Amino acid sequence: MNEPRRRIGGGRGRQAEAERNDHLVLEAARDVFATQGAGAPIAAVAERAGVGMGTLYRRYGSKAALLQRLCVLAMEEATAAAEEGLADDDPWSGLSHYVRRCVAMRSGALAPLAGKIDTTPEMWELARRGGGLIDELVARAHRSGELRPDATALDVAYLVEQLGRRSATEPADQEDDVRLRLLAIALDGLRARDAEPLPGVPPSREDYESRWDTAG
Amino acid sequence: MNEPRRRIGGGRGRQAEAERNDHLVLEAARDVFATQGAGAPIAAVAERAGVGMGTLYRRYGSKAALLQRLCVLAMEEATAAAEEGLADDDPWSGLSHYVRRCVAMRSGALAPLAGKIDTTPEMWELARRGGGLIDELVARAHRSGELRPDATALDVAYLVEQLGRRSATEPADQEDDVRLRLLAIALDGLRARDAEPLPGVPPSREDYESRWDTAG
DNA sequence: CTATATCGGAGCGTTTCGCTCCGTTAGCTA
DNA sequence: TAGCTAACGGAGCGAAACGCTCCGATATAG
Repeated sequence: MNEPRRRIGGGRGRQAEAERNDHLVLEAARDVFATQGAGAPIAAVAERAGVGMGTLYRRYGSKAALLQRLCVLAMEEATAAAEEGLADDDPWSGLSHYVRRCVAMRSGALAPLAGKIDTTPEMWELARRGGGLIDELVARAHRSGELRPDATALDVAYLVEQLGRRSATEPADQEDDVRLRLLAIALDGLRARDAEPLPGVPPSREDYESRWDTAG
Repeated sequence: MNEPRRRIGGGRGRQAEAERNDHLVLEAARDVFATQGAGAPIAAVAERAGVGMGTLYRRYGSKAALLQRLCVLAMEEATAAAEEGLADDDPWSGLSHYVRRCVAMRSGALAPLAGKIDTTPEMWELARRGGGLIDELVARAHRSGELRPDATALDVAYLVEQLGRRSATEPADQEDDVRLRLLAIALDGLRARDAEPLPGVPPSREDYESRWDTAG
């Protein structure tokens, strides 16, 4: 038997449609779960993707599997953004590139998934690698004197997460416009200058990760 | 089944307990709905308040009524915070006081309620009054030259809302500590200095309020 | 003690949700 | 063109969650 030809991109065959649907489902899932939380119904994902339930379930055997896949993908994108940032020779623009990309891709919006899905070893490993990259991004910016010295890598991580959050009630476009302004304000606040030191104690990595322990 | 009743506070008698329960319910409701969203079950509120369903429903005939009451209360508190800020002679510390108080009381965390409850005339009126106070707070800070000129009152409102958001998965205390640091960063970013102007166009009041139109 | 106001929470009817199952559609082969 | 088969859409099923009611228990007043 001849091997079926794989057509990607704008292909016309049934197989190409399957691949396109795969993408559509993941995109829709990110939109839906990012705005409505992990409790959003699967049917909402299918509807937004413009596919039937059967199509969705053929790829992801369960809601949990979809959420996990979504999580891994988001972490991979965030890692890629960090690598892009490190590839920039200018420490500050590298760091701000990373932050901007993360907020834009809503990587923080998936934080509410914590505790609702099992954290796979693959995810821990990705988190470890990503964490190292952020550490380096932040350390570079500290050394160059552009990032305020009392801001830690975890402060940056929390900032990304907080600004990535969004509600289910707003039209996406106008929301994003405002978020860009808030982000610019926050990034400006991260720059080194003689300001009052940050209050409280720096967050600890333990606390940051503890949310992902399977506890319910 | 029923445990012997505890006496808290200084009140005696059944009536005093009723009043205390009233308070407990509202406090619990704010915690629960702020972290879990409007979809959180009423039973969760009752449990957190340490109160039975009957007790809760005697005061608020329905979930919607509880949400509305909660909303009005939050708006009143925010208005009070704005008045406190205006009472401060220093424009900048007045503005930052307002922002800090709003974030601390999670007034922004109730934004996801938009569209899920009917907006009463009382609420529109409160919003109008509160909006005027913020405008004045921001205008004062602009005049004194301490607030960056390209930041509008609505930017401040969105900032409060965004930083007030929180997830259901974190222990409250450590979360609040981090939030205080992010808030300090953002407030620092709001100060006037020669920085790149904020991107995009300033948000419009229409968009800001449109979320509360009854459409779902 | 009796009367009464308040309390807690089990349970009812309904809605929502995750998932399965099957009839339909559309590309491939001959 | 006809037949085969992989992929599709969505109605519907069983289970779970939720809003709300109802009632027995409890604490105070007289």
